Amino acid sequence: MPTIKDVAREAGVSIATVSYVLNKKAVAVSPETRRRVLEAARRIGYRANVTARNLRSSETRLIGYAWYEPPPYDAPFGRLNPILDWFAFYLARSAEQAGYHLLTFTYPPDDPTPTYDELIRTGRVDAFVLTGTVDNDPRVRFLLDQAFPFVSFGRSTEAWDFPWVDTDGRAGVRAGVEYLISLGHRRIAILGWPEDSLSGNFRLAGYCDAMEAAGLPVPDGYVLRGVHTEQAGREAFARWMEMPPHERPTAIVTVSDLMAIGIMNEARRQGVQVGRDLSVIGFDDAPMTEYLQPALTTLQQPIDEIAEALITMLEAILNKEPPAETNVLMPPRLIIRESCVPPPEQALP
Amino acid sequence: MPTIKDVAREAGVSIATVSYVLNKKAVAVSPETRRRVLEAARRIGYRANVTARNLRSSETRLIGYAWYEPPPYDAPFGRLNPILDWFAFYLARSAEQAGYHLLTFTYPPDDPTPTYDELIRTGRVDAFVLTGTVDNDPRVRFLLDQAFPFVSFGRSTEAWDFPWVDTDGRAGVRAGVEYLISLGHRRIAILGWPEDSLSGNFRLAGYCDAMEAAGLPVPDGYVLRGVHTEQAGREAFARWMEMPPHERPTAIVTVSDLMAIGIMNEARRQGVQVGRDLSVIGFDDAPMTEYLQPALTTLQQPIDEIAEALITMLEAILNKEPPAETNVLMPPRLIIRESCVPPPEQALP
DNA sequence: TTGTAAGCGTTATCAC
DNA sequence: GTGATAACGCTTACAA
Repeated sequence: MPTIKDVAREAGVSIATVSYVLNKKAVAVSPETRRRVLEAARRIGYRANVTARNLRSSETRLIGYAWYEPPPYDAPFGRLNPILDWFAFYLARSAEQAGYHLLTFTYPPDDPTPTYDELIRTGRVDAFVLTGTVDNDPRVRFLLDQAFPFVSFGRSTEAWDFPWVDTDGRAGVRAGVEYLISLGHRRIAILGWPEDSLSGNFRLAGYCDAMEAAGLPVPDGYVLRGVHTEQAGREAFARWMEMPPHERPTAIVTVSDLMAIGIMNEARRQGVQVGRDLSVIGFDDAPMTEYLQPALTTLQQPIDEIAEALITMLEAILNKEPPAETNVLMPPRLIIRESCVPPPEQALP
Repeated sequence: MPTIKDVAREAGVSIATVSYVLNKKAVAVSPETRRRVLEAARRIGYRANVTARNLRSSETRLIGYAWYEPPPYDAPFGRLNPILDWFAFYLARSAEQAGYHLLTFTYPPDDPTPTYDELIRTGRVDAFVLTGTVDNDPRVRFLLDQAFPFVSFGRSTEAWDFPWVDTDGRAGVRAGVEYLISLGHRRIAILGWPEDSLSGNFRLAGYCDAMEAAGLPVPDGYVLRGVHTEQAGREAFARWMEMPPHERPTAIVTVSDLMAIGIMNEARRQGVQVGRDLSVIGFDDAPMTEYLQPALTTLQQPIDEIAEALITMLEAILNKEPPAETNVLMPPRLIIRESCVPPPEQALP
């Protein structure tokens, strides 16, 4: 590859002049010299070497982005987070527009900090983007501790002050429940995640908001929790079917498409027809959910906008500008398909 | 961050000595000096700066990996390639073991080469991993042309000599068809991709292999082609239903889960019960397919092994060692679930 | 066995 | 307006 020396030689100037012209800094260069340099650079196809530039400016223009560790094919978020691949795509694209690239890496899920530490100490990246943060997240704690630049898709311990963007699960589920209410439902149940799930609790809160605002009762047994599996959906539905018919929910909200699928499967097994006898709302708009029978109504996370907001935030941080906002919530989009209908005249069979 | 100078000062030696002990090269260093250096390095938490090291050795230890460009939510492989996110994960993990990281980037789908060119000329990466290669792929052509190191997940123009690893779709589909034959089927149809699809043609060939080997007829209309959409599956099934009952296929093989889902959906709409009246095999083992009703029997691509093989190959290339094998085919795994059963006594209703 | 110094390709400071 | 040159942090040839 040609270097700046080659351009200088071609143009008959010094390397300093070449650098001046190419970096269009405030240094005055005569039009004729500028032309000669540009022409020479173009002719030999010169592009500044990124490594050298980075060494000089002590930056890397690389943002570290971690993958979840080995797909535990049946574990929460292992194989079944339908969001993160596209999120990474949008992140990469937004980063490029800001002049950065994504460096992807993996880490042992039980002990992430050494991997982050190594990347920091070897000067591999300028910043990190975190996903899948949990309450009391060790990565957040570590990076805060090291005062190393990062932004996070997702919240963590509320008392910690750090930059994040998150889906407003509370507003999303609230909108979903309101949609069901507008359809005429009054007996609406929800299947959430276990109590230690941050986003699960936000989504659950959205359910409570909507029910309360509409003055609707939330009987015992309407709020169920389960892990992020299809089976948890089946089990929850079975529980609801054990209630007397006139007390059973006519609509069910979930915190994930996977659990919604479990509900739909168990409903079919028990002869309950979703999209006629029962309404179901998912969360995520996973691929394929549109081809379910019935097609699943769900809440789509605005991952494109989230990625963009995160990069904007990170750019400000890296440029040491005061970021406009440091915590932003983005409402999901309600994707209306076929799984929600007005409640049947009578209770579930 | 501490530099090599800091370690040298702490240990009371020169920076060269520090470098010698830390890189455990053949240079002889006295045990005492070695101890002092190691101790100093440990104490101040020194890790060699990657950028400086890279500049010196004119490498980047970065492998470029491109994401598909903007998810055209309804386009072939846009939102619905269930493979690539996990492939990227495995690739990242294998690369790390070889001392590399993945640099992810995006490119405009209609014109990829400028992006690759830029990454090469700026010295951003040492090599590329390609995915989704097609016949006469412009990226393969360009990289071959530039003699820049790369490996590919997927084949391209047969006459081109370049390193690739691919799923053996032909062997996979053949195994799928043989499985159906072992179940007792004789009237087996296939829904493939359009004729310009390389992998589609390989998979189709596997169908022909199996049918021929078993001496089974392939009547007109048994081989259908369509684009990679759910709708193409529906349409194909509708076409087969137009055949006289005793000529209709009792089993259908597809080249993708998405198309298999289309078939299952249209079958249900027409009152044909997959997993009883009709058998269906997908391809990919996409997330969620295990929760379909019936759970889909499908061919899973061994993306973990493919990623590993690609990195091994690339390592050899980058080390200028002769790679063991430069073209390798990996058979998919047949994941047997509920969508395939022995043929019904009589033809489809 | 250890130290000095060149050099990787830039950018930026300082002369001229 | 332009050109030497130092410096970024490292590895390594060569000298001591």
